[in-house]
Amino acid sequence: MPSTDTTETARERILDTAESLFAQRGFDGVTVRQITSAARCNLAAVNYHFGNKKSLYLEVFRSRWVPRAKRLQAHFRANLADQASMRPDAAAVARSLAHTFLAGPMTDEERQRHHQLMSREMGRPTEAFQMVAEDVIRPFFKELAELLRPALPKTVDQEGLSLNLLSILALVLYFNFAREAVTRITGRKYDKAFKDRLVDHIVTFVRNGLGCERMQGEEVT
Amino acid sequence: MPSTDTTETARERILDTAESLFAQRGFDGVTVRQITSAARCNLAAVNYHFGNKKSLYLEVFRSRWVPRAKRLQAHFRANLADQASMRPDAAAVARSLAHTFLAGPMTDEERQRHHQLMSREMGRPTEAFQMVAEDVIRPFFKELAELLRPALPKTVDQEGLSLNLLSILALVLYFNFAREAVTRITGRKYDKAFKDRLVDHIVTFVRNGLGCERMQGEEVT
DNA sequence: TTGACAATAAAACAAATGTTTGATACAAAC
DNA sequence: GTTTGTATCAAACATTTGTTTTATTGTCAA
Repeated sequence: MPSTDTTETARERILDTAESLFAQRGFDGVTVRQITSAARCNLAAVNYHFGNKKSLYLEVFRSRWVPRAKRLQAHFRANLADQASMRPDAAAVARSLAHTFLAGPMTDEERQRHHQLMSREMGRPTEAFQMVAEDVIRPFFKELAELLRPALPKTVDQEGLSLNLLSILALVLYFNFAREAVTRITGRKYDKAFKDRLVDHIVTFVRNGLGCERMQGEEVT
Repeated sequence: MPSTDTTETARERILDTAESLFAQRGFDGVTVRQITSAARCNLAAVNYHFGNKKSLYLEVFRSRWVPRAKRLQAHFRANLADQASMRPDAAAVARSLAHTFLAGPMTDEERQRHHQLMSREMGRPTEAFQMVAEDVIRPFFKELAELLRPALPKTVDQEGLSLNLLSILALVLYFNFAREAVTRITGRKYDKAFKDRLVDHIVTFVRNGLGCERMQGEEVT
């Protein structure tokens, strides 16, 4: 639950509450009344401050999601510069990526919210996705590609690189999006041990994937 | 779109249409009116045949999702027996898994529906997930674990195995769940070439992951 | 004090939504 | 032919939901 102090303005409380609820239940799964009552303000406040429900949803991405994504990218660059001063190798990039997304500068609840929102947008893109893809995701992908190109063996093509980056994203998003289900299936809680292990797991995957992807081909019926 | 012949009974048409719409937009994103009008039947038909909307949703899983999941498991076993007569190695299991989930006995649209439904349930489990987890997913996980145990090096523990199986599941689900977004970000359509490459990619990941997961540990701040 | 403006509140509104009702058609059984 | 049970239909019902309206409060400047 977001902090709903009375010190915050109602507008801010609505944004926090809305982000949390939209992340948990999706746009259609949340009512304006649920948002305003959880934010302890009047029903009309949403329409007063944001015009309508859909605009509130977009504003959550503009004023909450995007800034956090940029903070994450900054953390990634700092972390990478820390461990690999000049030309980073593929393993270093993978490690910084995994660390940023899975252990980076967020509380665990914030990370879950962040990735749940993105997961929902990837499942059913709206205007919010358009904005986020152009302003945040695509530039970051390009940055990573240029960072990695000189570090990769020639056997790895552009497509292989894309697939691996997408797979990191997919795993990070999914292991956050599907926490409850993963816990139910495996019986494993999202404690520090499990999350550390997840980082290891993803780092290894990306490193192997980046370095030596091709195998002998797949042609079973 | 599901086949909405008039030869099918209304009940069947409702189930097909409902599965498709629930997969695309989720339970809250679909109205009973949308379902019945797409299935070309009366509004009251849903309540007549299924009691209420929620029961219809559960029935979609019971009479559509679960049988298809069992067909997939059968396909996996047959495919594995085909390529590895006695004791399958880890790579063979990985190959059969990827092939079953990504190219197996379904049309592409059916596969997308299947995995989208599961993705939504993993993001926000309902009664349907409980049923599916107990009756289908957990037994299959156990089967895979027992199949793999003798084929794995001793360095791989139970947790590593679980993580890799979950990761296959996550990648398969995600690359189906998020097709539209993946296409928008990468500019790549889900044509045969891309899907073949995905199979390769996942097979390699799992094989590497299963065989040699541990690396030198991750302790960047 | 007065006037202007931003914020909040309660109430009302119109449309959408899940569900129920009562009538009708139709086929099979007696 | 009558009855019985299933399926379909149009219409209505009761809530829920997003949005609007109107009034009130508090604050700051003139």
